[in-house]
Amino acid sequence: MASSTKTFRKPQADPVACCSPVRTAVLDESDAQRLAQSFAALADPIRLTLLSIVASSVGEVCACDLVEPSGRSQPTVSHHMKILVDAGLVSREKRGLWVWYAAVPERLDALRNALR
Amino acid sequence: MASSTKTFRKPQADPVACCSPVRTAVLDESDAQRLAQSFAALADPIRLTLLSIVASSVGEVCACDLVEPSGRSQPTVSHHMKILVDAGLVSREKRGLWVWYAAVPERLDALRNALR
DNA sequence: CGATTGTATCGATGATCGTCGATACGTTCC
DNA sequence: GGAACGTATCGACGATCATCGATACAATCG
Repeated sequence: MASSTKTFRKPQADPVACCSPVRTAVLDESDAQRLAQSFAALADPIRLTLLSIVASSVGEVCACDLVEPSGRSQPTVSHHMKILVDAGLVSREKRGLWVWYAAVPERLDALRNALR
Repeated sequence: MASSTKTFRKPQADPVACCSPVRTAVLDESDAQRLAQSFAALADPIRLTLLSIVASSVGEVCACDLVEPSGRSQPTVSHHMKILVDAGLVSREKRGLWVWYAAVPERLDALRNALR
């Protein structure tokens, strides 16, 4: 992959890195759209708290263990977790009666890379 | 659960890094608040476009050169730039009749660090 | 001084968001 | 089968947001 000398050229994103880094190229409309949607998932204190609970734990976290520390109702927590899952930041797996969440570190890395 | 308090400990943030990394500790309320506010500044495609224009340029960028490429009205651009400035992502300097913006790379680094 | 010009603020409007109670859905157990 | 339980969806509400036209502000120039 050759790097261009043109400052405003855009190296196309690979699957894991969602968009070209903000500092190296002017985003086109679709990239800006996708990136904004990802950051919007992080733009709420409750979601950041939920994400940090999941991401800082060793393995998975049960949905039932998120309601009390977040201080929100069960529907609200479910709503926010869906946003995190849709953003690809958290994975969801239902086993029996419970739902288990886990962080997706590659996705966080991708967002970090977009801030380069 | 709720046995090890060590995993949930929070290394206090230094001035440049606004908050403790998401993956290593559960955020407290004020940290989550501050972080969410910063990410909210990035949660809009127009702001991301404006930021990328400023950040990918060599020096400063005149406000007058942001209206046309963003496709928004002058008041709207001024509004979004204020949000970026308030978030610390962009610096603002008025010289004569014009306003000049520049990226604040340390602030972008701080946000990247928060996604660790 | 007044005219001009670049930027910020104001006010209004339509859209999106966070929140929760009620309730539907799906699974387990008896 | 039916009861119990964990989770997701629905509907509604108030709050916040993005947008733009009109206008105020500030600096330059003649």
